[in-house]
Amino acid sequence: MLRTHTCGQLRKSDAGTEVTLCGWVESKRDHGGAVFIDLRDRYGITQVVIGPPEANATLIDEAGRVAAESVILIRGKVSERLEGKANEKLATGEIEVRSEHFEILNSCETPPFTPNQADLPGEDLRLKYRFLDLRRAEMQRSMVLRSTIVKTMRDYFAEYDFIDVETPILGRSTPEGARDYLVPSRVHPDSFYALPQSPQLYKQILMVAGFDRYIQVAKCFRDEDLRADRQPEFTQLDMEMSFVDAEDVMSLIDGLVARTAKEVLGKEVKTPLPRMTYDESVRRFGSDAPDLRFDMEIVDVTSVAKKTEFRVFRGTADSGGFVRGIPVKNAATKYSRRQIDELTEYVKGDFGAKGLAWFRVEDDGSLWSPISKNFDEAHLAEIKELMAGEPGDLLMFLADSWEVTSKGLAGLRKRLAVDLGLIDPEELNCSWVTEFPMFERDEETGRWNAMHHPFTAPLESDLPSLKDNPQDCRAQAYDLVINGSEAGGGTIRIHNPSTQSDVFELLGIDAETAEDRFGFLLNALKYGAPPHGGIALGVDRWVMLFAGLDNIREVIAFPKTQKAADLMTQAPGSVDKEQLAELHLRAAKVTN
RNA sequence: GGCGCGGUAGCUCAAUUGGUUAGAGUCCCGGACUGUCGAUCCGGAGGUUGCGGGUUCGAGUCCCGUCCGCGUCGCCA
Repeated sequence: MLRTHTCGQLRKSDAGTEVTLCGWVESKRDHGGAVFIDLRDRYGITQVVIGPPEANATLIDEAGRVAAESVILIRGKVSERLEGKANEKLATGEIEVRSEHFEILNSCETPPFTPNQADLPGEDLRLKYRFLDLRRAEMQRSMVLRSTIVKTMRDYFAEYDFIDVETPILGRSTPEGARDYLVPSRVHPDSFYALPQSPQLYKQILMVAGFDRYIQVAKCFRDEDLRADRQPEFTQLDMEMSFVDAEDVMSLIDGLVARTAKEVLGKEVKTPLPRMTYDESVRRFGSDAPDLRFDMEIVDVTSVAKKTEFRVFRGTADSGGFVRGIPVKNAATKYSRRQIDELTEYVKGDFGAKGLAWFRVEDDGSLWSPISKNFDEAHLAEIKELMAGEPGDLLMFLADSWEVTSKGLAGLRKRLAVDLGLIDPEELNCSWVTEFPMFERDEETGRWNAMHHPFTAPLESDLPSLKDNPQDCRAQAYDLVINGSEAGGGTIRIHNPSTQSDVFELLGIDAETAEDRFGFLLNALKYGAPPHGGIALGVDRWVMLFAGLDNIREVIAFPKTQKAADLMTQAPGSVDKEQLAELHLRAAKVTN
């Protein structure tokens, strides 16, 4: 070992000890006759003094010329700082190392930015020089937190006899669901592997194989557009168990959530976590991942809208649509007409709403709005009653389909909560959304799609509706929601081949296609498949949420940009013609 | 694919309605300095305003196209 201690380790009690430290030059204060260097490693910062009597003039001169972010080694004696010179900002601030030996292990070119600079550089620069960016204290914290969370997960599942099994990265493409990343095969012309979107099918087969408790920290890949909380490759804590029902899986994860909150945040999370059905969630919050850190619940006023003379409301209600709204407490004076116009543009642009209706609850309790002349007093009173409106409130409404009102109000609700500061950044709100629909209809083709995946088991009680009323058929599915973000999702799987066939049939996957794509799973189900189910937890999301961050790239060492590029390695990149030829490929477009 | 925001010195930003030589802080380079911890002081260097085209007497500023980054909707079984 080149060093005897780390830069975060030394305290007053170490005074007098001879030490050797290694690290990066965080900053340097050159006084000519003496030089102060803040030496940094991932454990902390220690002040090094290069000055007389320990150091001679040559050494002081050399230290004065060392470039920022150079890697150096120093040897010297730990000494208590002079009276009144302690630095309270540093854990090591009561001591310094008076260096008698100073050595540059590797000098650093002038970096485009330094890890500790006051203004954070643009993200593209941070990504290009990720090795510098990762030196920043925030990034180091994120990475350590990530490691701690993964360790907590592994330890937790190990306690419950789960075993870790690795499943292939090179698998089969399944055209359902997200787009696959494909890998061409050299030895099989015109054939492709696909990178896994999840280890779903493998883990089910592991259940058939008798490994009744499986986990894996699994890299997954989806070739879809990115978001602040979505990367094309991401990590899941994938888990599967045999002989369980949905409640068993949820309560096991309840324990993990509580354990993790306790371990990494020192917070108590009460279990069992609250459960809410999908229907209830969409009705009250417009979303299947409701943010329960604040109220502003959606209220359905369609019944009143039907009676009014206001054409937009009445017309929508009469034609099977919905008029739903959210009460925004004490916001009447906080939003100008212009700001409301902006919100209107938001719901129109992002959710396809036709407009945004709003009322102000006046001091006398009456409702006022540019459209209020279209309403009878009695109807206004009814609306206010339903919305529990009080003076100073702003009531906002969308009149549209169930989907548009849900998504629009959910978006509005979240945006307003952020605007109005209704969210406590310290809160960690965890809950379950259950009983998702089995199927949703594809707007374009009119066909049924699996909402989760086609191996999801229906609720026993809904089995009769599977064939004739698929829209009413609910799944044994559960999503873990943390602070309004989907942090995991799982289901109980179908373990009997005939139910599986029924589901495929409904999805328009004929027996031949099913055999071609999933034959191996269907085959396995015939050979003694136990009842089983599991969940996949989004590790990146967990770290992001536990760290209180709102961007997933901040918890991934080497993330990709919105166009799925790696600015550091320049991936994806072009390849030689020869490489393509070996893979039996030809580029469709020649790049200039 | 749609909508929106952004790109000016190595970095973070500024530049009035289109108007003189595009500024500041920081970093960097040179010098001074033994108690700093955002060290201080003196001096200096540093620019094809992302790229291409257009309008104009004149473009960082206006228009068109394009590239890159970010947010969001679609998409993400």
